[in-house]
Amino acid sequence: MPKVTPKPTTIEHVDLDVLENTLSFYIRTMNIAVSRDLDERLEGYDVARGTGKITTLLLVDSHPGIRPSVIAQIIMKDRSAMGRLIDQMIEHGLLTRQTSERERRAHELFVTPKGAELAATIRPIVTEQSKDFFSFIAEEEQAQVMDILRRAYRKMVGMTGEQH
Amino acid sequence: MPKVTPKPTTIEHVDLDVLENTLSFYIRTMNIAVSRDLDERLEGYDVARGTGKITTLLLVDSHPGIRPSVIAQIIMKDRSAMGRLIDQMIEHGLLTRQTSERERRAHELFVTPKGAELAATIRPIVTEQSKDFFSFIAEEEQAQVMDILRRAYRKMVGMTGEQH
DNA sequence: TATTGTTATACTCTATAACTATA
DNA sequence: TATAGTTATAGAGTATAACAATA
Repeated sequence: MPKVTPKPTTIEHVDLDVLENTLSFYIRTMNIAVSRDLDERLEGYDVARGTGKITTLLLVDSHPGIRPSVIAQIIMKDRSAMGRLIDQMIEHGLLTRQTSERERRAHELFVTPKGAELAATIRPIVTEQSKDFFSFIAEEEQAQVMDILRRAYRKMVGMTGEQH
Repeated sequence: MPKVTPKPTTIEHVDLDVLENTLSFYIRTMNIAVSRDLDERLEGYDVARGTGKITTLLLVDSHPGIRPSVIAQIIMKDRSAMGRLIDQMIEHGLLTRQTSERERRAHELFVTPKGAELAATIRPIVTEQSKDFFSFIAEEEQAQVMDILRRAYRKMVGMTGEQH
């Protein structure tokens, strides 16, 4: 039975019902806020808005020749969403795409000079944004949350073992 | 300088660049996965898809007469997005809306019998989904993450003090 | 003049299914 | 038959600005 508190007119008197103890609620809500903040910081750059463009650019930059399907797995999108993301980034002159010689079904992605420059530009912005946005959480707690979510994420996408 | 690993063809050889240590990346990526899973569990119910319908229904159910603007703050949407969410839920016969007598600018929201029934139906589904989805994280770690994110969330939306 | 809520618009993301080409 | 990627489409969310009514 939910506790009933009638007509709260300010947020301070509101109880979140079962969502109070629901991790997915906090993940989903924090996502809205952190994504909005990130978009503001990236205003004007070709990677603002939506999830995936930043990851795609940085991955192609540091893994020349990476395949769309590998990136899709990392950002949890399907191949069709991935394709449109890449089309858009190619139109913006950030990436190029070519058929793999060893696997003629597959594509290989590369950054253009413009893409490489943008990657270098946003790398510190993305890092700073996360630090700043979560700065009201103690640094060791940030690290704790990140450590746990990182392990969860790795299991989920099938990254086994350590990368470092 | 990013480490360069050319042409990975499987996810196991991929390094996440600076995103490896960026909390916002994990929040944004886990959000995609957890939202997709939640949508699947709520398939066929009027609160599936998007963020906000579940929270709105549960809050109106447990706080009869609550104002749209208060809910908007809780789910981090603006008033216009909130308005459309409410319109949609009224069309589906879940909520009713009336002008507040004390504050004729404001509205008060109430659940219909159908809305109350749906709230009772989804309350356990939402709770279960979060537990199940994160079940590959040890329970005490889930609690740790939730505790930290809950405090972060409360600060962010301006909920001061304890609710319990 | 500030606040609550509505309307309109343009943009983008999401999910799905059908499709081509290669293996 | 399975895999990598493309295309098309319908539904939905997002951001913004201009608006009306009330305080």
